[in-house]
Amino acid sequence: MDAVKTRFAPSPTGHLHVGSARTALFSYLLARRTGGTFLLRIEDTDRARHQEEAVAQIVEDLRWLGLGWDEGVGVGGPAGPYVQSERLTIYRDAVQRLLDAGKAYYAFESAEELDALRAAAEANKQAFRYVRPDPLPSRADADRAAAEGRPVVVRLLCPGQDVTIHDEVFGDVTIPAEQQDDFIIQKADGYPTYHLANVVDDQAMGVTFILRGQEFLGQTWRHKLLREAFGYPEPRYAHLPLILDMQGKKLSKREGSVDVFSFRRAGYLPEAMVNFIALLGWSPGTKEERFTLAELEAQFSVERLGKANAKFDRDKLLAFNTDAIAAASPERLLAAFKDFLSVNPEAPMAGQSDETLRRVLEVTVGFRTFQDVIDKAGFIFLPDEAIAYDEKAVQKVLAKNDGEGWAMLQTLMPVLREAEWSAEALEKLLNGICEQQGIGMGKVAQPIRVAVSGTTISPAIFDTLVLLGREKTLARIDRCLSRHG
RNA sequence: GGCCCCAUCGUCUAGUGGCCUAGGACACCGGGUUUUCAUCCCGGCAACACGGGUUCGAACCCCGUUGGGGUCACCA
Repeated sequence: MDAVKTRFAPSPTGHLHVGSARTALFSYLLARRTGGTFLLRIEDTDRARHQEEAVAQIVEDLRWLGLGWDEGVGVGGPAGPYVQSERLTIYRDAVQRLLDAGKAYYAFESAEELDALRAAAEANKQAFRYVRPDPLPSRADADRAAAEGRPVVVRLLCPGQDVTIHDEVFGDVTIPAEQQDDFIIQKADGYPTYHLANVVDDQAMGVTFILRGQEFLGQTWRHKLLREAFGYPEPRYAHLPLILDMQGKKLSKREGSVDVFSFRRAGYLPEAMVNFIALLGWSPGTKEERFTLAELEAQFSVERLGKANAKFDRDKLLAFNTDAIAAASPERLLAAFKDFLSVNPEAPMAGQSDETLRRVLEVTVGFRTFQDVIDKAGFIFLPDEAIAYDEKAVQKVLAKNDGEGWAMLQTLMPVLREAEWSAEALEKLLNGICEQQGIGMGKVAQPIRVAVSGTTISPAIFDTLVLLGREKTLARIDRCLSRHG
């Protein structure tokens, strides 16, 4: 395929949603695959919804995923600015051109009047369509309405013909003329609507291939009509099937944890996220399932995009993450873990040295997310007083069989006090005790585990003790023993 | 409700008329490794929504039904 120019154009309403992340990913991949360019534009034409931090959050999320852009916000380019609220005069000029050409006109209905018409249409079981006034209001009419305090908007004068969209995923889709009406292109506050700004910018910025969610497919007729009115050429379109939650509903922010930042905070690797998301609506056509970003850049193609909506299966994401962690080098893992801690500053091991962190990662091998590392080894870094004893663990491991666990701890105290403090030496020592008493390792390791962690979950016991240190180990066993009395 | 779109295991999907007694992955179930929790290894269960056509032959083509989703804003 020839080099294409794609774009990702989110509106700043918070962190990057996984659906948006996939749109960004595919747009990025298509640009890379064709040797084209990928640009980032911010569509902030809604003054009410605008969130100040959102742009920075989206940029951060894209960077975390590893999706760099060649042009746009933060990096500049020939068609800037790349934030729509800074391009208002461009849109106003564009609207004026349409007005001058008689392809758009003013309208003054209030929101209440429109709502009433909509309600009436619905009561009548009919779809609401704006009825074009005849004759069309003049500029003087608009000025008068404005003077009376009425809202003045601009609507596009639609030709009233069926419009067919050529979509690379869904094929030709025709929207009947009866379904169209003269939609608003400039709001009463002077801001352009999404449709107007989007079309004007895609043209101004040279975008040749538009990838976006399927929810826009039924509205693309507006963009095509706008382009015809301006005399713009048509770009190529590829609408992506939607990502639904496991209940089959559209993934919404309200249900929580569906933005990439929440997965970052939960201890997922960006490479796993990218790999998993890439397979939602796209398939390489082979049995291969694990891909790096670079491999995706080499293999992605719009021909292999599917049409059916996909459900977002967290279990599968978890499996991808497990594999990505297993495949990561120690250095990569350390860097990712530190990134995780940077967004989880309250974590017990936040602030520990690289050496310690590396060690923690080693002894917790098998973890599926970085949160698992905290769940499994976080107690080591807690103050001794913060260790809470799980009643069931205490019962099962210490109290059962006439308190044989407690007895074991009593036996162990003096031994550990004199022990050489290394994993090898400790292992040898405890193995000796097992042989001597003719018992299994569980009988000695478990009581120690519960005493030091409060639970039956920890890294291998020798590693745990070494990381904890002799002093804390003895203090915790002592504390556990004294609680028993 | 009008319009648009979609339809293979519970989930993501492979499959473009014969290579399909439908393949892979996740989940699930069973077993194994293990000082805990995990990881890991082995095995198993499991789908072409339904009904009509077309064809020598249909998961693949056509029509209908059903089901699901999207969209009908001065939000994007």
